[in-house]
Amino acid sequence: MELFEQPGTESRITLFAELMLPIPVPKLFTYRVPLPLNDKIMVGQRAIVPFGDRKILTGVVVSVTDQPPKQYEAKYILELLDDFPSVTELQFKLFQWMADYYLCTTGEVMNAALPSGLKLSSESMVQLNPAFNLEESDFDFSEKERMLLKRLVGESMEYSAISKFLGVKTVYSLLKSLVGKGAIILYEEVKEKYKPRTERRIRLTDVYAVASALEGLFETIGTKPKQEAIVLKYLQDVPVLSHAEANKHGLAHKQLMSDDTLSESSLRTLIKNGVFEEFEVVVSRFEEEPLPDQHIIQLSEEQHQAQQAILASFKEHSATLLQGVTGSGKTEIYINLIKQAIEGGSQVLYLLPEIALTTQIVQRLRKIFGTTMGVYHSKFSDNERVEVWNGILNGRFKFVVGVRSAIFLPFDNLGLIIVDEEHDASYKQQEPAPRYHARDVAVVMAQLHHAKVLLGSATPAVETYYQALQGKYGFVKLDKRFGEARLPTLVLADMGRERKQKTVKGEFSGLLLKSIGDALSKKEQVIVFQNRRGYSPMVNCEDCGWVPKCVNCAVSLTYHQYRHALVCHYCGYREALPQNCPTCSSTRLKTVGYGTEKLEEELMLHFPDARIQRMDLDTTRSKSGYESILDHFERGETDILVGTQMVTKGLDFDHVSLVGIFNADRMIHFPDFRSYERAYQLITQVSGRAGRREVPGTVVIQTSSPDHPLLVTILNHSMEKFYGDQLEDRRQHSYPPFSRLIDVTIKHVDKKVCREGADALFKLFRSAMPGTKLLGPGEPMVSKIRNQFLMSILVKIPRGSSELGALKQALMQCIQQLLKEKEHRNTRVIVDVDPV
DNA sequence: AGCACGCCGACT
DNA sequence: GTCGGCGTGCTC
Repeated sequence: MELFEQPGTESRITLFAELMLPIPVPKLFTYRVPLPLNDKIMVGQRAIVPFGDRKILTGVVVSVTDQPPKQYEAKYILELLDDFPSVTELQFKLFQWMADYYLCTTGEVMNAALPSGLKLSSESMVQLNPAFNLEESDFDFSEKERMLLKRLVGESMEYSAISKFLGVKTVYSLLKSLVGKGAIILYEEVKEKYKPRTERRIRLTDVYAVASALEGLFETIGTKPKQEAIVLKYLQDVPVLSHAEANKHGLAHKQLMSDDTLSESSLRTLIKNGVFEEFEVVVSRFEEEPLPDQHIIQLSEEQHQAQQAILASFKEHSATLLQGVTGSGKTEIYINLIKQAIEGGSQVLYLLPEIALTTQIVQRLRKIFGTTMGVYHSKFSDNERVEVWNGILNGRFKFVVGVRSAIFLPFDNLGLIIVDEEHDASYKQQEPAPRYHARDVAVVMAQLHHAKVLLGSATPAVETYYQALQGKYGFVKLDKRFGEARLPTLVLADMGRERKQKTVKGEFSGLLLKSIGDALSKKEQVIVFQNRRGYSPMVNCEDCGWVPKCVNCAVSLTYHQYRHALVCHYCGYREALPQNCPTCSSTRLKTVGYGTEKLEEELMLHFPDARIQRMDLDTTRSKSGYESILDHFERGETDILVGTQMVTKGLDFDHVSLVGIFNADRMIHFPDFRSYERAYQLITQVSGRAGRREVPGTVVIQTSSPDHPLLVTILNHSMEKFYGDQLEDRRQHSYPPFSRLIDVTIKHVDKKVCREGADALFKLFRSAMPGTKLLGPGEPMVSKIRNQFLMSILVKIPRGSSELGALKQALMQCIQQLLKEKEHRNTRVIVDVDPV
């Protein structure tokens, strides 16, 4: 119904609002609107509502009607949190699309979309009943009850804190008994998470903000030098006399008192005497930057042509692929396009993979776009995220650089979305639902906004490449490196032959060692890439073959030397490395295989004078670890950088002349239909780090199969052949882009129940989804994680199937049916659409 | 997802 | 016998 039909007249009818709540239940919840809110409520506003017996949640208004629900009595909305909508109409459409496509609930999408600062919820709290006295009580109390009551004196506690304090898992029965005895009170505390930042400011009161009053003031405080100093400092910073209105803004307390010879108590006195007054203003968490510098970015001829081609392509395609070799200068083109879109009056979203969104790139963009640019990063605090969200709503930000989840920001007039490093797997959310792919969502978003999408990559995903080949996406290539830089030379180190010739030392081929030595002697930098962290992925008893395994997962433990511990990379379980083998008592426990840590150690032996740094999850976990390692490297304070995937992204370094790649074989032979693609992308991306300017770089790839067709293809830089081969392969085995995949994982603590559930589900699928190919059920590579056994079924839906929606519905119904059976009640089923 | 209620084993 | 474990069903 129309809410604004009768302006001015307060409607007396009772309204009901349908709310989207952040819970995985596939429906909306209807609440009653309190009469005073009738004229205030709008679709898209957030509302606080009671949920269940004692929870309070934040929901979003999806619709308002005057029809009461028939099945139940609606509860009242407690409060509306916004004066204007926080969620836009387009976002609701997107949420719905995502829920349908990724087979999850809109509540789950909403949960992922809203920064938690916008989702206040309640915490159940326990408090001592003030009318209660333990000594005078007629009831008996258990030891635990007494302990808790003592602890609660003068302090409220959360449920979770209590269960921790008492060391029991279920705390409810105990609390219920205490409530019954009148000893405690349970209540809900709503936590407002978002707090605007405020600043204390000082200004002269109106009485003293005029010249005559000030003259009089100086006469009276002439004997009080400390007060005089403060007034002088104020007048020095705020030109009250020449600009009367300047006093209105006052001076930040921090700035006024920045000189620590000034006395805080004298300021207090001045305030008490009515000379100064103190006030608070809301300030942004984002620092005001100097005005953007407007210099124009000079594009090379190739860049200019590519830009023109992109603009032409935008006229015909909503999505365009820009394939530009590493170092071809895609960023400059992006910047130009962003500028144009903003000048045209529309909003722009620039997505980057998590580890590529560095302070360096932000600073560079900041210089050009100033404070109209918002930054949305998972490392930012929640308050900062809320400010970006609101900044989009109120028009402060026209442009946002962000990671995956920035796709959820409340744009209302998006003109351009750039997805840089489009092939990057971090765009796909793995856990929890919605398991969405931000690149694909961006394409849908663009359609909703009638905006354009630019997908950029040196090594596009095979699926994207195919769309471009087919003409569904526009296709622009940029295949010359910027300036005169040439593509690096790739060389294979044949490990088999070197082993025979005994030139291999540890894990290093003679060729790589010599190349590193040469580079170091020329004062050039080296990157060594090994896609495996830790010291060594396995420990092995040389006498009996015993291997330490994780107690919760079906994996062997990785040895981390710096922590002196065996660590599980799946659940985080840790244990000490035993001195003796627990089965045969042998002391001959040996590490097998190489991680970054061990490579680093070995490099130190070979090149004792070189400055070596390691960059992997373990060295970058701390807040600034990543930035500082890159800084060191950029400033030339590191000679050799050893790292995992992380070294494939990030900055372009000018002095790297050599890249060493370990274990190319392991990447290639990984049992997955995407292994070639991944190996190709990884090798090409790391190689791109080598040789930027005049010096052409060298890449040494260590392999035991130097004749492998994939390596030959990479060596020849024959990118088109690579994609051609891949597409042919995928077509034959009907993998994406020739089919759509849905990965269904069945989880249960009992291995047998898990298997049976998978078998049962497979049978249901087979009869409910004709026309699909089913693979499995089978154990995934890691068949147990966190004490849950796993089985998986892969569903292949032919490309272009008109029944995609129907098949998905059928799939969900099969799962529902399985879970109805008693023995599978406790089974968890995870559905992953378009798994990567 | 939480969270309350209810039914079962191992301890005083 | 009770306490504390976890399985089950519901939330406007």
